[in-house]
Amino acid sequence: MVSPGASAGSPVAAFAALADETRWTVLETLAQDDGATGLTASALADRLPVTRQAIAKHLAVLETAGLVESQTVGRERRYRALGAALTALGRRLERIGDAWETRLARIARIAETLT
Amino acid sequence: MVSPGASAGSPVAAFAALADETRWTVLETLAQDDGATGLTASALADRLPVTRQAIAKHLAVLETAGLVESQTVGRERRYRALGAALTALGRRLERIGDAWETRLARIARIAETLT
DNA sequence: ATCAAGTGCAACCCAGAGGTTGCGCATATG
DNA sequence: CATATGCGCAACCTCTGGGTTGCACTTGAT
Repeated sequence: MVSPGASAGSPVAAFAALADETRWTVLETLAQDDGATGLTASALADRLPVTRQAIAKHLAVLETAGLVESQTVGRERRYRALGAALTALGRRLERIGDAWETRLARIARIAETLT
Repeated sequence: MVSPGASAGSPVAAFAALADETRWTVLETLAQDDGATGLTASALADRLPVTRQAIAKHLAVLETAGLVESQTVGRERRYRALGAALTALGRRLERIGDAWETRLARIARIAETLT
């Protein structure tokens, strides 16, 4: 069950995936989809001002990063946003930041006792 | 006090800043610095396999994203990693992911009652 | 059987990012 | 004063990323 993606390994790929405005628009459009069955690349291309092929590339990046899931239904491929992956990545960032802070605080405390 | 950066506005810039391996190395090197006074670009360039100018560019990106702080001391400029910014960004991601999940769960619940 | 819709793959274009070298300027230090 | 250290700016190179167009393939609809 330890699927590779945003929740494992180096998260740099996930950050790269999140570092593009269009990709965020895609993600948010997917997240706000009422169908719960997902949207196809063509459907997304209808709502966004970019080509279907561009959307397809973005979806590929997002899927590689583990931020999106796809399911093939007949001739079409439906994509769904994975909020859990985002949450996991966020928690990870949080922990790293906390670690840095506590380390800094510890050093500051030591420096104070030396004074 | 509402300084722009990772904790305000669009976080895309912060993700772009975190989407590079070298930049992570810089951040981690800064975070593991024992001085608590920060490191200069030259000091970082000594420990990393890239030029000082490259480091300087990375530091500029990180500072713009609000992930790093700089302090000029005489002729040198010391940089410190801001763990709090990382933590804030992480929390933000977490909340977005949670929102997507709850929305999806709600839709699933509605679909179930319709069955 | 024909036609439309949806996809995938490939080539191509162009702007921007990461990196380098080279220079000039400011600031400690002998 | 002379010298070494640290920095900033600018030019340049190369490669990747976002985007497009074009075409061929599958699958559902008529």
